[in-house]
Amino acid sequence: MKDSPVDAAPANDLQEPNEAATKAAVFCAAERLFALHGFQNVSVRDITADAGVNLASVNYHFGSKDALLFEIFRRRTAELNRERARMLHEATDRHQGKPPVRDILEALFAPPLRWATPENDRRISVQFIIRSRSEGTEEMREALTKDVSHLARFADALIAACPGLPRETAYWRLHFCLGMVHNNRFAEFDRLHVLSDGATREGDIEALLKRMLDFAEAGFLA
Amino acid sequence: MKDSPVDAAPANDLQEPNEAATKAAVFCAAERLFALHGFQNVSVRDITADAGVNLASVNYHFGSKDALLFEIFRRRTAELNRERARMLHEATDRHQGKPPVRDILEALFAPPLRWATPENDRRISVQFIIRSRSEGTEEMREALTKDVSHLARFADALIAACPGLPRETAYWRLHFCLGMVHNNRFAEFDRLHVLSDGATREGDIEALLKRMLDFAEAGFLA
DNA sequence: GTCTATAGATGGATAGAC
DNA sequence: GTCTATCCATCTATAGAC
Repeated sequence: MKDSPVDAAPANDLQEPNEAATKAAVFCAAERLFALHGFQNVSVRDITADAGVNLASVNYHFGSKDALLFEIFRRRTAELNRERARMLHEATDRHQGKPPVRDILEALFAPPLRWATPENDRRISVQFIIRSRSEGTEEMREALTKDVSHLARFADALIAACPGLPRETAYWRLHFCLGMVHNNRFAEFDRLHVLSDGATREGDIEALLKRMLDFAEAGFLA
Repeated sequence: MKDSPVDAAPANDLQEPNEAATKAAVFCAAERLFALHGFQNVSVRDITADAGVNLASVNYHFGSKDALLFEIFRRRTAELNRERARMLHEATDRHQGKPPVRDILEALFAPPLRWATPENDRRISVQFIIRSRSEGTEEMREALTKDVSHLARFADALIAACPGLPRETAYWRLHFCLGMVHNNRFAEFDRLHVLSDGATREGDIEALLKRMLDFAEAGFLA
């Protein structure tokens, strides 16, 4: 967009050797812009301009635009999965190896919701992850489809917590719960806000978590 | 858009006058390719090649790529909303103006699910609509956010069906139900299939509808 | 390591023949 | 109305100066 071809730079006598800072700036700018505007709608130029670094930085530090986005994706999903696994582990310990449905669902819901707290830096990461589910590259979608080991632990826990429930039904209900989580996008919140004429405030994350747990727990025990 | 009345009718001896067929072919090819591969990943060249028409057809018949996709979006969402409204109306008639939660939710869930029946032509339309929620143009998203009149009727019906429930809670639970619907994408079905080791078959739509209703009804009445 | 300049590829749109 | 050929904008990636 902006081009200042003529007088580029005065004598660049003191260079900024801060490689890590440049890489981090690119990483954060890319995550934010992609989360806000979509993967295909953000160019490498947009990212480097926003980060205040030169155009070649993306390729130098990450190899390519796709590789950059895949690295963001891998890091964020790994963090999310780790936090969910930790909470599930704690719930298992609290209940002698057999946590109830509500505690399992809390381990599934709470991490992405707590990240979404208004003042939280990771708020944007949640939107990035949700977006990559539908807009990601083939590589991302393949990783999502194949790496279900993390979800399998939740499925196993839910099946154990619902002895009378057919396995198949438990899987479907887990699928429904994930749908509830993935629908927490900015655009959907906005739409709900319009529909309810302002009665729904997504800023109160703990209240939203309780609402989701009430709904999903009842659905699971139906 | 259409104006060719004036300089009418040179001898149309050799030409293919099948305007409607060309336009329909473009429409269907675009809908299918976008539903399968995403909006930004499909070029006008892909669409016209798939439809077997020439490259200029899209601009001639629809004005632009964006206008074409917006027209698909408008037609399909209108059809879906009409079908949902009809079912809600029928449920209201059946129950003297006060349909129960399950019947309201069935009017919300059944149309997109029945479209998704394997042999149904509209199967692809559902995927298109779901995708346009997150990948659509600014114009589409604005239309989605602002046109909530169709959803308002569902919200009103649900509020009436749950006298003790705070309005705010009803709106949130409707939001959760919509999340369940929007999660019915091919990629998510595939993931669930892997997770459950083949135990979940999304082909049986009526069974899936019953599962969704069981879950959502219990959640709504919690 | 950082930056500029540019190569190389692609895609949306359109002019003009028929 | 249909089609080909082409224009022009934009993007990713990279070569090479410093």
